[in-house]
Amino acid sequence: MGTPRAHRDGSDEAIDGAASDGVFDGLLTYRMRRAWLAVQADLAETLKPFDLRMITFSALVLVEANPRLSQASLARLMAVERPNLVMIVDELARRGLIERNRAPEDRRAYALDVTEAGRALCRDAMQAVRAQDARLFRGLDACERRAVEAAFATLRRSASP
Amino acid sequence: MGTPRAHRDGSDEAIDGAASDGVFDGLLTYRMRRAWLAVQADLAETLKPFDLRMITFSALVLVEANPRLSQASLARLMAVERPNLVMIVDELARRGLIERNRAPEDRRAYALDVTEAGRALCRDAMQAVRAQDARLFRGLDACERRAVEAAFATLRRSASP
DNA sequence: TATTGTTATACTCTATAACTATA
DNA sequence: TATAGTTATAGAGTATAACAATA
Repeated sequence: MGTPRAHRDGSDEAIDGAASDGVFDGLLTYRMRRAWLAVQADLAETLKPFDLRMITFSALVLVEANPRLSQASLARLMAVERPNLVMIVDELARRGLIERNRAPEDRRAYALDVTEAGRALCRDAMQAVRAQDARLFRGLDACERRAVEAAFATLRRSASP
Repeated sequence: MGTPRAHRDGSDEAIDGAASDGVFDGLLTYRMRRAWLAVQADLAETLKPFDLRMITFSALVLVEANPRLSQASLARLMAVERPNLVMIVDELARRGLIERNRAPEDRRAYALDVTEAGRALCRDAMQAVRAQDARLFRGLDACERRAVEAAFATLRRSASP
């Protein structure tokens, strides 16, 4: 629990995962990091049966929600660079989950659309993610949940100003 | 705000950062991700003046707190693989912040120790990180802070079981 | 046989420069 | 000239296999 100082010569039997936090005690940043790593791993596990990663899931959901979206728009929505989106869209298109249609009014751009298979997978995966989200945060009562939501919103705004 | 459905052909002037959350509304996982990305960027910025990354800062703090630590023990504490720690320790040693001393009782292992320069940098960087942490979470009152701490602890336990 | 530190390697994620074809 | 999609590339971060020295 406490800071594991002055243990003898490099052996670490007395230093387990919990004890290693000692030196970072009081830093909510580090507690948040640990919590996020666990949540992230859990989300990846939830998406694995659908053969989706976080980033392909996000892309699929956004294309489903925004018919005839261009890749550049999708990149802006996902806050990723356009080149990194190419392989993501490639993968979803190759699996028949979305289609790269040409935009008639701008022959440079694609108009991305979800297929029926994509819509079905999107629905099922989203349902699993929502269930997992509810499971993760079910330990919080209404007051705690409000506090956490407020904290997330505040952090997003107050960090990196 | 709401889900930006059925906008016309791929243009996204109406879809800014806030609107893009619409489809993920209700998912605390996604709100947490956004918040963590902001906090992470902020921490990196805080450490930049000290020429430290999150991972080198963590290593330095843990070596300072655990004299004569072996690299294998440090790797276990940081939950990174041993090979990935070599270059991290290389960097800290090259900068004269820690020393690779030989462990007399096990000639395979190093006994890592922080130097005076390392201790000073560790102190200054930790002070900056604590100040930044306080700034980030200053919006929370005592009750909210307790709720957030409890939530982080719960998430870390309940995720990936 | 197991462990420490190390090298080599690979895979993911992300970021930038530059090309093409359109606008 | 500016933008959309693409290619190539480079940098982090992280993971495994295998080796020499030592236990």
